[in-house]
Amino acid sequence: MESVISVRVLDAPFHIDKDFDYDLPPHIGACPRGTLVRVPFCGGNRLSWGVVTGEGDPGADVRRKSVISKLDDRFALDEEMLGLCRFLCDYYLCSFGDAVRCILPPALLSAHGLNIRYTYLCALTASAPSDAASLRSPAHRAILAYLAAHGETPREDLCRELNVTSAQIKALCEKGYVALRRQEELRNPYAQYAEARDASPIHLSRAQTAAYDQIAALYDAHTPRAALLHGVTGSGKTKIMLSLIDRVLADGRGVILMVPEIALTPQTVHIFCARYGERVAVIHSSLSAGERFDAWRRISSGQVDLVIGTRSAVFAPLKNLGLMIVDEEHEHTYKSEQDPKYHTRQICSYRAGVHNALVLLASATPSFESYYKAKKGQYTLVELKERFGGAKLPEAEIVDMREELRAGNLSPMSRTLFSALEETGERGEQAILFLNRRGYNASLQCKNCGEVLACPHCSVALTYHTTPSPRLMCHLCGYRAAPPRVCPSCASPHISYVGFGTQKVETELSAQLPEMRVLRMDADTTGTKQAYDTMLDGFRRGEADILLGTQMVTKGHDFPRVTLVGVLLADMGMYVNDFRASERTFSLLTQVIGRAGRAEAAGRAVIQTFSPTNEVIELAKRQDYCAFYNSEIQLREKMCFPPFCDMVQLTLTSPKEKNLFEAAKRCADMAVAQAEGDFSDVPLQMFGPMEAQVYKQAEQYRLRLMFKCRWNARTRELFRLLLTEAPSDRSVTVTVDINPLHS
DNA sequence: AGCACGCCGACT
DNA sequence: GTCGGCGTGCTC
Repeated sequence: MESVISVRVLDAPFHIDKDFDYDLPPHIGACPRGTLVRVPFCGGNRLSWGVVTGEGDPGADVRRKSVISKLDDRFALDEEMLGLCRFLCDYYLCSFGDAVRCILPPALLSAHGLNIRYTYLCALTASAPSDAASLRSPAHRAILAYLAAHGETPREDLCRELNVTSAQIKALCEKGYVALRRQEELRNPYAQYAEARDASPIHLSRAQTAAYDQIAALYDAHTPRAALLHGVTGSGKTKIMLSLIDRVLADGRGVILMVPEIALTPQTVHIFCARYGERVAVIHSSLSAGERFDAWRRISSGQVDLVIGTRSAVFAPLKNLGLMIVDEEHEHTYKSEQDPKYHTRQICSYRAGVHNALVLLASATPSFESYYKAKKGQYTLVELKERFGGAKLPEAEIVDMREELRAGNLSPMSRTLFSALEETGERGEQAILFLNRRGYNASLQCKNCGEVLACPHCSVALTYHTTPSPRLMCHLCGYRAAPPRVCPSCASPHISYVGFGTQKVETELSAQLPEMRVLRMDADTTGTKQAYDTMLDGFRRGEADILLGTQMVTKGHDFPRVTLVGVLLADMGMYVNDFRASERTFSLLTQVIGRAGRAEAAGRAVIQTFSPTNEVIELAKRQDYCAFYNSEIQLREKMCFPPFCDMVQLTLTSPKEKNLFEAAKRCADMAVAQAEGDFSDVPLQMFGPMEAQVYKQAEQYRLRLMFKCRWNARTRELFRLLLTEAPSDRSVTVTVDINPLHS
């Protein structure tokens, strides 16, 4: 008997994202909720993937198409994952297809099939002769003897060991002496690490024990909880995490440990694999599709209960989650850049609700969102104030680069930094030089007083544009002004850009300190993860004296011989057009200063800047997160920025400039009309339309609409309406970002 | 989103 | 007469 099922088709775009009914022919078998099915869709009846959402309406008068096939039941979405997809659609305003593709490994829905590799295992059957002389072929005799001695053996091993071919094994199968069993291969590139077992007990200091006890008590509540572990660099957060993981695994529950891509070095993986062995899966961006799929199957089949990975690991299909850890939780890599533009923290709290699990966020410089929640009591705040073993924070000093200019030093390195580098070299120690090359948008700064031109409405820096004519612009509110000839603060005519790159510094260093070996590390010199790891290893072994680079040098692991850290331009990145600029600068400076002197030797940090009196830099020098937070949070409240509101960014893209402007106008008008009409109960502030930071890219023009609001169910209803009804021009696409990290 | 359909201008 | 531009409509 034929039944009717309701299917969510994954190729359906946002505005027609709904269930469709299909006939289910009996030969396909049962298709409960969550089953992945192949269905014909659209005029051309092209094959699409769909997810079964329930029973359909068996009304006879409706024309229906039939399900073509289904995917293996063990790959079906369970209720948790179905709910998670709905949550993603609802919260991030994406289609169901985007949500499903986001949580499943790409290989599962790829056009090239499942790409499962198999191992064939050979074993003796009951009818195999116990006396192998009865066979004529020496190869056959050898095979039977080997299997009798070793038991079940993979076919490849047998061929290699005995120098026989699979045809010879096949002949024995046909005689009925040997049986072949097919087993799915589950590649684990980290299996080798698991061999060197090291499960030595962890000794916690008094402060660490107190933090552990506090977090373990939350875990024991077995209700959805979140804790923020605020610990300075070197305070032993990793040891606390290991103890907690021990505890949760002993309970028979699963753990996901999330780290930024950059922190997933072989050393980290080694520690965890050696401790927890085969029950660990590692997920990161340079796995092949097949390896990723194999890791996913190891997890969903219950062979794994500890998952270590980057952002996407948050969707690991563990059945009984007890703990999710987000290490370095302030890192921007936890926000997805593709639709749905989810934040890992958000997914964690959703899953914690389903599993009654604990979320542990950890950082030396927590995001304002998290610290604010911790202060309000929504999260439990756990603080670790001391460095372990009495290690001291480095001595930090600020160098005024305006003085250098006045003294005629045009080099990116101050005289102080030069002599510090020389001394470090003489002592046979190492140095790290950090230059934030990001912030491609140059801002205007007065060389005399250090003033940076800022927007009068937003307290963010203005961006200098050369096209179509030279002008200053605020990308937040659209304010624009002509570039002034003299500094508005001190009337000096010496106004210029801020900025030079790592490459120029490298040249400068080799010219002025030729005896020191420089290793430059940035996006241009580290193509692959492999190259990155090799460079860090080389530096650790002492193959270079100076490690010069961008953000990535701030996040490496321990370098015991590094005693000097130089920040070439601490205020770079501070005046970009973004209300989070100070937060990022503080966190970056804190991390890089923490690189110096983690071992016995005392560390020193030299912070160069054109604004030596800047409070953010001063507080970073003192490593005083709380003071920085208290000051910056007041500014956020005053200007109404997150965490005091949510922000929604709509980006309209089109190759046709005229259509784009019309669509943006329509969209803005509709938002205003709704906010004043049916949705007058929704607090909403609109900014724009304005040009995106990169207005034209690859023949596409981009306009932005920015909103401040409270991202609740009612507000989402308004935006859902806006997205389904406002864009009527086919050439214009609209993307949405809830609480973007870069604005 | 994709793909079919259909209506109008330039061409063998 | 027809080929193909793209504006419009539908997806079960």
